[in-house]
Amino acid sequence: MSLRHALLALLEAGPMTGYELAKQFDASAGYVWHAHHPQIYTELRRLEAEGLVEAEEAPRGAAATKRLYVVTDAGCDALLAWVAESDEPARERDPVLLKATYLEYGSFDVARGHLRRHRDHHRRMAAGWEAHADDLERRDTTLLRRRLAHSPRHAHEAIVAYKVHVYRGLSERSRGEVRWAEQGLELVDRLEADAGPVGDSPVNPPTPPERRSPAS
Amino acid sequence: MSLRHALLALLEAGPMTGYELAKQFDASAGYVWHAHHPQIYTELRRLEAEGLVEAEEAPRGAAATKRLYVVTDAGCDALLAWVAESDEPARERDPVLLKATYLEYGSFDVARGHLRRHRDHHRRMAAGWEAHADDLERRDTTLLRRRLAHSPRHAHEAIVAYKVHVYRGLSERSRGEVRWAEQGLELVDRLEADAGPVGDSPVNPPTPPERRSPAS
DNA sequence: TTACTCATGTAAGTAGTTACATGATTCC
DNA sequence: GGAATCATGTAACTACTTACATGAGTAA
Repeated sequence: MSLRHALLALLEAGPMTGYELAKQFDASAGYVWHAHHPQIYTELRRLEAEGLVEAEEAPRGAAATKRLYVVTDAGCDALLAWVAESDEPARERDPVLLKATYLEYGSFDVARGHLRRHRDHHRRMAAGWEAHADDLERRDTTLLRRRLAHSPRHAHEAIVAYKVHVYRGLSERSRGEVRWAEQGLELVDRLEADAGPVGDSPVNPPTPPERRSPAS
Repeated sequence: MSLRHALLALLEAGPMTGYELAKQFDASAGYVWHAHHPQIYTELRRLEAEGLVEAEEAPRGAAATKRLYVVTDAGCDALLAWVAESDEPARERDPVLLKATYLEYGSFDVARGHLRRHRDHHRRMAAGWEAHADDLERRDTTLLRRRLAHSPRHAHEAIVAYKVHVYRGLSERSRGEVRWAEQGLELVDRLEADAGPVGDSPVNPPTPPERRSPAS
């Protein structure tokens, strides 16, 4: 149930529409939680029903309206309780590593393709997280400025530092992924050199037990 | 839909019951995908209905029976297609980092608690992954031995190496998490030193917009 | 006989995804 | 006038979790 707390924490910075919240989640460099808009709108209605947020119907142009959501006292209590409470660690569930475990079912080129995409993706991510951490350190994001504007000065350092720590951590994580993928690419090269010319065929195609011959 | 492929890949090593598959997923050091047994039994029935696995009713003691699942040709084709296909990268969704972003809602001690638990967890995990990678490298796990026993010798090096690469990667990831948590703990110490004596009160408790005074 | 592991499920609920749908506003 | 963006939803589905339920086998 992290979504509700992600929403409450964003709204604690200031009133927002569901649409704006969704945009925050979509900005890949901007947020550590992702959700699609149908889930956001649904959850906002639920939070409203539970009294953790309130909606102000606001005008939008001439005829249209939008719903500006605002955290309530109860919402703030929920945030306080959430931060105080300790959660047990998540179990491993990573589609990339799962597939990487069985790369022998494909050819060396298939393996290289996966590893290169992983490497390139995390190079981009590392740069994005790093840039966002820099923005936070310069206190140069709308959300952070809104947050600091209503917080006591003595808390500013901590508010900024915790966020910078998270995004530097994400950037470091992504750099780790890049190193891992690069090591993988070297491994594939070594394996292919050992194997000799094998073309683009699977190294060890999966076989059902009936068809199996004892190891050759 | 990684679960079905995780199951197929495990079964490709040799026939197993749902119970044994669930145990593989539960062994924290043993597997990169986690699932609870009801999901596993359900998915196995589905795979059976789709013809990707077949079940052999096997005796268990005097009166009881168990269902041994076996991959079919179609199941192997599905594995082959899965490894060949490239998946777009997952969006960020990490409850630990989400909470770490808002540690200022709690006291310094609350922050320390979260970071210490994270550090300790990942120390244990790193050791576990590392030990498993060592076992794989020595070709000293039941599953791997079963796998090698029905694979052509020229593929053995790759089969082992890809798995070792994954578990070394996991271990390296966890060491990264330990470093991140340690840096976080140093950060909390610095912040608390700067703040002076504040006891165990929240650094910046969340407040609804109505009650806000312009920054003090 | 008691406790533990082996073994397999159902049922209800929550969380997240994908497709479909609509309409106003703003900028070129 | 057309395209992009703002804005909000419903409905159907898939994935995952939690609680409940049962019973045989095995070793102390």
